[in-house]
Amino acid sequence: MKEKATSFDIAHHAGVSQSTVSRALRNSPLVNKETREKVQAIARELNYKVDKNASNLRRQHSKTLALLLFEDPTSDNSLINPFFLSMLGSITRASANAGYDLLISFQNLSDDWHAEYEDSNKADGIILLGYGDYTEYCTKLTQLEAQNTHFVRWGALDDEHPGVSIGCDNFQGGFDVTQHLLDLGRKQFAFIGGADSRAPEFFARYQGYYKALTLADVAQCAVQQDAISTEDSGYSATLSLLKRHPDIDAIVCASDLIAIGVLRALRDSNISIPQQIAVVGFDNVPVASFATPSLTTVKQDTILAGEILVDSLLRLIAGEEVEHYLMHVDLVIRQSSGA
Amino acid sequence: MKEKATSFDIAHHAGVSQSTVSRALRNSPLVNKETREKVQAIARELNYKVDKNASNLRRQHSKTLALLLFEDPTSDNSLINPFFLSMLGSITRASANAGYDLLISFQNLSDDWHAEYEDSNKADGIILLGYGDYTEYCTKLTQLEAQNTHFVRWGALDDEHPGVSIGCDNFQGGFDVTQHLLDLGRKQFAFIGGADSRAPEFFARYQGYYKALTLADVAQCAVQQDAISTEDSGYSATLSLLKRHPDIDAIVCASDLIAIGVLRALRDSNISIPQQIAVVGFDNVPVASFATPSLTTVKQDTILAGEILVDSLLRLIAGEEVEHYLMHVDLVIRQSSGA
DNA sequence: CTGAAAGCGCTTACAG
DNA sequence: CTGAAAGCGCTTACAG
Repeated sequence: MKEKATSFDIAHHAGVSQSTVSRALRNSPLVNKETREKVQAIARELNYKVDKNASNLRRQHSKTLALLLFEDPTSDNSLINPFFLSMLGSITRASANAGYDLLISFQNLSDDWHAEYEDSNKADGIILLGYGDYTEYCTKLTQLEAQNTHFVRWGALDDEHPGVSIGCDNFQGGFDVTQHLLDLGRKQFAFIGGADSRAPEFFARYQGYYKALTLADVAQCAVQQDAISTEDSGYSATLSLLKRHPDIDAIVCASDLIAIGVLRALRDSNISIPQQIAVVGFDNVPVASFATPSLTTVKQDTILAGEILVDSLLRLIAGEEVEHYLMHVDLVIRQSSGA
Repeated sequence: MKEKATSFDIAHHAGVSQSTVSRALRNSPLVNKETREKVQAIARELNYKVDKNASNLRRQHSKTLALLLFEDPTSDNSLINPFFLSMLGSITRASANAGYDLLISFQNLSDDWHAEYEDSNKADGIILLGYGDYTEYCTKLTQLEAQNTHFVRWGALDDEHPGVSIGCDNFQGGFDVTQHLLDLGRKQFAFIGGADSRAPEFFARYQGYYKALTLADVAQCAVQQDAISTEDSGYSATLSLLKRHPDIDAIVCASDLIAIGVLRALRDSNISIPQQIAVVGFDNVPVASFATPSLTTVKQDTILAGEILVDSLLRLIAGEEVEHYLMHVDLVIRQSSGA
């Protein structure tokens, strides 16, 4: 294995001091143009790259961001929530554009992640993505904040919780999609998905749903059925729901993954969609448009979300005050709502 | 901001030397059990984490792997090939299990990536994922090898090309899926996707396809239509194909993404699938089962693939000889082939 | 504009 | 089993 060149090697070849090499490579205005060019030429020739570890150690930062992904406890080993996956792309790109590397890691809520990254100087800040029991989550967030770790999270906005959050307008999305169904004449509503503070995003969607029903004066016969964000959970939730309430004509799902399971359960029960029961989801994941029937849902702008996440984190690292950010959502109308 | 504790702080608190702290934290058998436990307790209490930059600098490695993802030049900013995405999960997990961090980055084939990672000690090795013009790719691979960089790539196996490759049996997959169609009585075949050395994986699939047709003695009327791996490209390729060959009854696609476009084009042309034309894909991406009709395709085990990629890279880093690896594929029969 | 020197926080021979 | 010391490869005051 060829020895890696160091700045001393370059200095030697260029006939200057190592300090000058370092300056020249960083384009310091302090160094003479000719010297700088000579040094850079030699560096290129010797295939020299600044050693990140040394540079980071000296400068006390890592120019790296860590993306921590939490998974639903039930998802199998292979599956990542497609919604988060779509954010991954823009986060990666935004980090790169800002000159930061991106470390990615899947975590369990129970892991010791809250201390790992920034404390060991592996990353200058952390992006938190994922659902999970909010109560448990919250404790860790508090610790993170106590350690002065820089972090942003994707999730429900909540003034009480620690740190800064970027999230979409779950309430409005739940409201809009329910109103859409109401406008189409639906009356007997069911919401499938957790609707309590352990899952604040789902809860906000539920509250939007409930608000729309209340304004339309049909809230009294609305029902709710728990489910976590997987296809299987949506499937079995539907079966239970149908048993308890065979008369419903509209199902609002807390996520597309749930909705996909609902669609399958209804089909297996020989219930026509949307004629007998209309179904809507939330997230606009890629399969939503391929489902049969195609799924009416609420779209969150994942590209923008990734960019804002990175931008906010960078500003936090720079020491600025950063506010929560509420992202606008859009209704995507397809066949499953019967529009 | 609270000052971060260093090993000297721990040493001070524990009343031992800093060397001993370092040893104790790394569980060195050299240090007395009591001393070790005392040191570890204090470290925990002070929330001390070994500084990665210092440790890596000293040990001359980074304990991180870099995952470089190349994209099709035409894909828009948001979309990552879902096939690679599904490998991401297992690569991340496998790295973590081996105690390595994972850096991820999207690259253009034209970027200067071949020198960036290992040379700057950011990563101990590189995993290359993605399609792209093989000719251009190959040059970079040669440079990588010349620099003694540790890398593995996902792709076609080819003894001539530099480095070690892990790939699925594209030839067999192309053969199997074509044979499946042949068994169902199809006679007039078309292959949609690039079939030349710039895209060796597609080419191998094509060759498997062609071999099956040759054995069945129907190769003389088989056609091929270029397309890159996107839905849109599959769509327009189908339209051109139909114009040239209205008589075909089976389309073998080089990828699922292409197949999804083909399905849409046939539907828009009022051609029934699979009655008039049977369609098959390759990859078994998540939407394949949601397409209408659901797509018969070839499944590559992405979980295994990710594990083997990481394992091979780690062995390369450890200085072992590593062989290419050909992964087995499975036919997934759904509706689009008319079975 | 340039150089000599200190120091970032570790790990690990070396000596005891 | 433990400590004093060197050194990984940089960046950056400090002095000129």
